[in-house]
Amino acid sequence: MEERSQADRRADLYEQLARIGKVVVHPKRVELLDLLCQAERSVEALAEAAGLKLTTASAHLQVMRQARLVETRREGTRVYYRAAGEEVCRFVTALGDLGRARLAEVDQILRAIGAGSDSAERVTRAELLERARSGDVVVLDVRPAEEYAAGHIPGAISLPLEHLEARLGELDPGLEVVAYCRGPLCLLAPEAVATLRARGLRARCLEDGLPEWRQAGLPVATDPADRSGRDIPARTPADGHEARPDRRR
Amino acid sequence: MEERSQADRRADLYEQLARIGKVVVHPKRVELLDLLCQAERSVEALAEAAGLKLTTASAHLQVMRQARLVETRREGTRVYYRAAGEEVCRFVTALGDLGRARLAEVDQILRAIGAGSDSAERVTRAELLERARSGDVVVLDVRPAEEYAAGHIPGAISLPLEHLEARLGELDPGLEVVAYCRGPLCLLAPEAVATLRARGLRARCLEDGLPEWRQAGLPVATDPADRSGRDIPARTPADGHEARPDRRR
DNA sequence: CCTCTCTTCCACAGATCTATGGATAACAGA
DNA sequence: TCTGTTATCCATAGATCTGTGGAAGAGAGG
Repeated sequence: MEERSQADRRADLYEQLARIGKVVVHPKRVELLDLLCQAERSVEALAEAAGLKLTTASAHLQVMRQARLVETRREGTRVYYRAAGEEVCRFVTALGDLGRARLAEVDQILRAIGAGSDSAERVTRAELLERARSGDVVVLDVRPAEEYAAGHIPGAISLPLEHLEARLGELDPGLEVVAYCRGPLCLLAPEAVATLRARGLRARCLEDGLPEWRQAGLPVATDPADRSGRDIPARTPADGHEARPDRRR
Repeated sequence: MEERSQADRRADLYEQLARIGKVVVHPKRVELLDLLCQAERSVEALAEAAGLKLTTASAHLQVMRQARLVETRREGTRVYYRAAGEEVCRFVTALGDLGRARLAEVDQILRAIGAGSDSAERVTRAELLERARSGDVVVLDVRPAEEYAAGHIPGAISLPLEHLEARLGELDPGLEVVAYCRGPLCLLAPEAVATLRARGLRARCLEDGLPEWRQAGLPVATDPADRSGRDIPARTPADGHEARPDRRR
């Protein structure tokens, strides 16, 4: 009995973990989760963004909710979903990292669009902090405006990729541009950089995206009014990766 | 065409990540992966450890291999499986962390067996390093011997839980015991500590287990002969969590 | 109370996954 | 070559998951 009950509990544990696995077994759910790590969204917006019918998206979201990976907030007739905590984003990040590390296919896809592991081209977080402080760089957030509003690098300018061409004139051609987006699997920043370079501007991508920036313990601004300032704090809590807070609790 | 191909690639990306998700959607596969993060094993051993029939275990392992999360090595008529790289263990760790953080059920199960989040009881890695260096503590690896052989904390003594009672006499009653096992979801160390305390010994669990120790960038010994030494290096590469090497590459 | 919008629930058909026993393949040793 | 061991492959039946359209909730605003 003792022994058996022990084995049962162990089985239960893995059963619970598989509840989480169930969420990421479907590509669209991974996509939804990735989106929710950027900003909360209504069901309709999520369905639209992931290319799903409303009822299908809702069903997927229910699965994610049962696994407690997302939470909801009601506003009038609309329901907003959000990632249920930092651990969720961390998990999604780990999944993406694992994919890039182990699945050659992932790297191929990324390479095919110029976002490949030519990471020599990428700016590190530490370097960005350094240069942003001295003011000789423009930090560009090329994600959709809602995501910028939900959290962005302090001092970054919001310029969604879709408006980039139209608003090129707003950029100081004398400064190098550092663009960032959702993360290493996101295509927005690489594409923006390609566009900028084609126009003769100096531009590079930031390594990773906002979630990793946040997970590194670096400051994140949420004031949607702040769109042009240069307010990276004079001294940051720490200097880059090492700043990551203790993983547990 | 441009636009469409872009969306296709994005879908492909998530499709690839879902390949990984497919592995952790089945409780037994999570269990197998967890085991493989401790040490390589033959199919037979894995089936035995997870309580599966051979053919079923083999089928699960094929799924894991297709997702590139495990690799094999042949030795005569036997095939040994192992986790395909550190990122895999990191992912499993992230999954476990997420489970503990978001699923109340996980914490309940852990609490029911005394392994709950009474982490006040646990010894941190930094503290262990400190005290091991000054020699006033016995580090006990209570996992099966194969796992100890595949990698353990330098200076730790291998004393699998199943032999604990029989070999209690080998422990110096004057020193406090710090026991560790596979990780925060593993029951071995908490049980060992309970047993030791029942015998009047001072004993505590290490926070987390060997995978986390390794992921923190701390030294891991693999020499199976080293079973009683006290050879934690005088100075470690760094001091605990911060030592974690850069997450990517 | 009625209507409109956004979301969830429900039922069902098609697809996918899982466990299992039996057959097959790879290898070691006589 | 023959035998025994270990692992993989295969076919199948039962279970689970997905996408879908239609119906039902839940608020907001007349």
